[in-house]
Amino acid sequence: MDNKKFEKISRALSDASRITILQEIRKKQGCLYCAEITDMLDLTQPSVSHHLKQLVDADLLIPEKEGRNIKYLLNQEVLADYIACLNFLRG
Amino acid sequence: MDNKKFEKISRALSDASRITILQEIRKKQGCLYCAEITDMLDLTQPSVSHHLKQLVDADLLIPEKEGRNIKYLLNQEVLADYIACLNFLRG
DNA sequence: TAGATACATTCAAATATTTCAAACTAACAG
DNA sequence: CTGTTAGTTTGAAATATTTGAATGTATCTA
Repeated sequence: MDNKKFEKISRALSDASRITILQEIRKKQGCLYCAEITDMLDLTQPSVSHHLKQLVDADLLIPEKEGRNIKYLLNQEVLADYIACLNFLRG
Repeated sequence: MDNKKFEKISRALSDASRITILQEIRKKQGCLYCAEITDMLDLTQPSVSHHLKQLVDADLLIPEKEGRNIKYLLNQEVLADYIACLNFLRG
């Protein structure tokens, strides 16, 4: 993972709403629907859509279309790579 | 570590200059002087000072005064806590 | 004590982020 | 086809971040 990618992931993780989204997905064994995420956040639907886009653009979430709905899955691999970079910083 | 703290650390990590600072400190076995950091970045001294403040405020760096100079040490403990939070997200 | 050095702070300009209302697209139901 | 539901995109306002010039403060040196 290069620095640009590391920076992008860090930025995606630097917002309270997005942290909540990831934590809730974790609680649900790594998968949540868009509508569920919108319900649990105190934001309008377009704002939630924006935050989800940040997480998807950073590859932290993988979107899966199911008809009109979208299911978001946690990207374990990218998260593991990010953690590996942080561990490297520890020397 | 609560979400506010996690958010602050993520934000501190979401800038190219600050990532470089941490990487260079790692290369030097976890410790660098302010002047060395200013020299290696293509930014003015006040800008570097600003970035160092972000890292210190997030507790990622520990400043140690040595006369007129300041030595910055990597805070291994906080970095480990941050990594633990990320590992928790993996479920 | 006077001048120099190391770093911080303040202020302002440029840029980026967050948020919502409004409008849009895609998929389903009848 | 028409209407509805799920989600995206656009545009604009509010706020935050990044950056550097100017200035301030603390420490060292002569």
